Amino acid sequence: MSIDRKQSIINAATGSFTMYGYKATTMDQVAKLANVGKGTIYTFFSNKEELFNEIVRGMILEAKAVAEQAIDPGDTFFQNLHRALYGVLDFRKKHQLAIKLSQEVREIGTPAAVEALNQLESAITSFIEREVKKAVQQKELKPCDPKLTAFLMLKIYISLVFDWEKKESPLTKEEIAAHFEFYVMKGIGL
Amino acid sequence: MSIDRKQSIINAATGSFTMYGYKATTMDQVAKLANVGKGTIYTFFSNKEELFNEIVRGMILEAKAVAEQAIDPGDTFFQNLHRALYGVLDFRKKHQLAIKLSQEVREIGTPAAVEALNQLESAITSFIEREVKKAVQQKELKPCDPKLTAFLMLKIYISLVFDWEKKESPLTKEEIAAHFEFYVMKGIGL
DNA sequence: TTTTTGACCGTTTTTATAAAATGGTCAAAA
DNA sequence: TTTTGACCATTTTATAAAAACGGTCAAAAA
Repeated sequence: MSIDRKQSIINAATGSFTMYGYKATTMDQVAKLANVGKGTIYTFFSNKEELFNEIVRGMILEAKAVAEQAIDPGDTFFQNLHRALYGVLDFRKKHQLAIKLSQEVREIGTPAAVEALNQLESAITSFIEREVKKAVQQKELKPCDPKLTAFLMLKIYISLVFDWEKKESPLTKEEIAAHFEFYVMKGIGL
Repeated sequence: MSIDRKQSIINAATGSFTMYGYKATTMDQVAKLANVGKGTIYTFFSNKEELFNEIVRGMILEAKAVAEQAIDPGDTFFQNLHRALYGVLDFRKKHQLAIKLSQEVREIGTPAAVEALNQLESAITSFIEREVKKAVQQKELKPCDPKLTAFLMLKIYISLVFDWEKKESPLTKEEIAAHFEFYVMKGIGL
């Protein structure tokens, strides 16, 4: 029985965090939505933050799956990375919980929401880092610091996808790929 | 006489904006510091924001001068750009008004402070854009969209100087130059 | 006449405090 | 043994009064 109850709590909490964000979700509300007494929640999760983290962990797994699916071992590093990054940023752009959390970070800066998005970003960087290491081993990339490379690649990708369109007209998926390849892979120097 | 009064108001306001930020600086306070009646301020500046903009304009001119001084026509594009960017970001890191304004943006998001920092960033991007155009003409760089190139270069530079040290140990000036050259100029692809 | 001023005005921000809501607990009920 | 919701200490919100603010302008000073 307790598995059902736990899942029902997770479902209720997911809905509420997605709808109202971290701060505006109350434990009473989650209990009501899950049809359990409030005390029951605390038999599965030691506090609100841990319940939240469980759900964030799920979201990050989803994002990782999206990235993973983009990898075709027969394809080039660049093609794979572009598909993976585009997919995962698209996921983040459309995933309701991620949307709500970044709104909450912008508007009230809730620490738990900041931390959640940091973890998501960290997961993406780790994924890129792994791909970079593979590509270096397979001589597809020059030898480099994989951590710094992953960090910069994500920064550049986010700049192209999110930041550029704050002042100029958005780039298409193809333009993003072309620019990413031009600046990062080939380099602008002669 | 009125030039003296205007300058005295500007000096007082610069001190106050630097010390307390935009929001916490009051027109009464500026009047007291400048030894003028409050009404006098409004004979030179139509409101608080215009007074602030005048001072921000000064700061941006200083930053431009720093960038300009870094340019040696006999040197390479990359050497010039690195010196200019490092100099201007160092300026921003040490200039008391810029420090106070970015703190104010972080903590309360005052629109006038946001706008001021945007203008500073915009001035830097324009400077880079001009240098990129020159370098393309002189065949030092591949043909490219100068605006997008300048935008990305600044993003990458800021990432290396400010963002990387949020999670890892800061990079030295030489490391920053080396990485910037490696990733942007030469490219990571084989 | 021209320039400078600060008391004054409508509005916004801060302060003070009472009321409501929240995360978490635990004795009792199931 | 598991589940519960009344209960607790603390935090958040609602509200109203007081203070501070940017900006104006009739009068004083130059």
